[in-house]
Amino acid sequence: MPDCHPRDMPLSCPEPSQKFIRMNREMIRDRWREIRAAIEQDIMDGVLEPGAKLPTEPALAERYGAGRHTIRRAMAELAKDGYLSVEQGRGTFVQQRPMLEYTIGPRTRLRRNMNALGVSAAGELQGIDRVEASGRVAGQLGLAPGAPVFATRRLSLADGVPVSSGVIYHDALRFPDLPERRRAMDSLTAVYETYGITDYLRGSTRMHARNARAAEARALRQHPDMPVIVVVAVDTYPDGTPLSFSKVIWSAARVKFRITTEEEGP
Amino acid sequence: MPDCHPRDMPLSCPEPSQKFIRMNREMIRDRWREIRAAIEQDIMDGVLEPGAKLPTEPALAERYGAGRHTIRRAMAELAKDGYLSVEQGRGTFVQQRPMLEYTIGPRTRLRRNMNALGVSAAGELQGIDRVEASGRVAGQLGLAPGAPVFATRRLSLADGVPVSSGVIYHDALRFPDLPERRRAMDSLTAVYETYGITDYLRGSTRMHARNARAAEARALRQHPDMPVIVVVAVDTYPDGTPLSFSKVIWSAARVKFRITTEEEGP
DNA sequence: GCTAATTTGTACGTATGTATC
DNA sequence: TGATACATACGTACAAATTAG
Repeated sequence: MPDCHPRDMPLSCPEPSQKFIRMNREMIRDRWREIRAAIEQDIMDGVLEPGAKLPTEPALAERYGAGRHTIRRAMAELAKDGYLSVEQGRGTFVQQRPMLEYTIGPRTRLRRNMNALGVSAAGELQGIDRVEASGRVAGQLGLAPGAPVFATRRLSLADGVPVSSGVIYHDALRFPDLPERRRAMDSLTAVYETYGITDYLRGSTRMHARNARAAEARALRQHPDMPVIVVVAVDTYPDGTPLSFSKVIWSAARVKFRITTEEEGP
Repeated sequence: MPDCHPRDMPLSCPEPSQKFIRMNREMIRDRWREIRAAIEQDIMDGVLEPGAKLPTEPALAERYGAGRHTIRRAMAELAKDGYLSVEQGRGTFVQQRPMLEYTIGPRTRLRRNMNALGVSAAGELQGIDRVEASGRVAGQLGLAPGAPVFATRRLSLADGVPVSSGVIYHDALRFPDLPERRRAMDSLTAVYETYGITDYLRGSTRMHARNARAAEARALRQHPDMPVIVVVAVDTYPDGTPLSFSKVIWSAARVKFRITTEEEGP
């Protein structure tokens, strides 16, 4: 029988199932689900606060009267659904999940979106490379394959938490000194203005969801089993000519999308 | 050393790592990744065809010179990403993944979408309940909380494969005999026409991704660790009055979305 | 900068439960 | 009903990352 003294709070301690008590070496079915549910409940009830460190796996195993593997299974499920963040060598922590609602419409602007939600829109420029356009990129930008384009990689943060990571392509001949101007200012819309572009529209948007690749999960600081939303978009000049082509990986744990056909306020 | 005779094809058989050969009881790091990659490659190369049954776990364990748990880990990852479908008591099978591109625009029509993609749009009506509108539903439909609404549950199939499962709510007073008419015809647009509604628009669309709940995974016949896309939408009359409120769970393995602001052809 | 302790990650074995055929 | 095959569970050992000293 596991310890369950008040000193062991704040973790609740459901008894091992009746079967387990009856016969110590008997098979228990779905024990990991029970443990998962117990911990999830503690998080939901606020008994375990965001950022709190959970006991170590061996400690939890003893407390719940289960093997370490069973604990790990429960933890993995919780991490997969975004409740926990498991970090090798450090421990397991309760995750906070602020959900942003990002608006995609005729005039989609990252900064305006973030500000409207009351969060600070920081970004981390990870590099601008001058490369030859692949067939796909060239086609979307209306260029010849192999034409020079700038590929800008950027991590976007809301209140310091990573929400998306992506690449955006621009015609290198149209925007000759894009790298310098982009590094000087944090907003893409502001960069466009220096080129005399006062307005631009969202041309096409394609999106799908999948499980995160290992590198994406790392960049977004989320669990590898948490999904991401892939958004591939083309922005255009008001006349419909392609302006940029982008592929952005969004953390499914932190962003919801709202799609509008109408124009919203400034 | 594991068997790797031609008779054992079509599965490729990478050698156990050097370390493993050198010292049989030595720890091997990331063996499951190697095995996962090997099987994925076989699938990608077409060596393992869609629908094919893989050898049993013990057989694979022996073949790859690994423990059964290690095989299971590799299989779980492959299933999570949609390559395999694991069925208790039957075996493990190679999954086929036809990706539909579903268009969301001012006039979103499921049937038109499917037909445009060249797939047969079947559906399975799972029930129509007359219930009291919750606050959320009532608000979106412009009704008073507790007003009677019809909740229509439907599973949508493309070429016989489940792609979405959802509920759509209608004002029960506006559509008094909806259940009968809905059961008589497969297309919602056709039902609307019997009520004299010749046109309707997509009002708002909200979407996010998350891991599938167990029941959703079962309904969509996909792996529990494969994500789903949740689409919450309001359709309206041309004048903007709410017509329906729906929440649809889409299989992320089988559907991509394309968002347009323009009108497409009939 | 290095070492030791802590904590999670991977791997093996083995036994039993449960669904399918 | 029995055989097959996946699901869950326990135990154990060692690797790798982090942190504390």
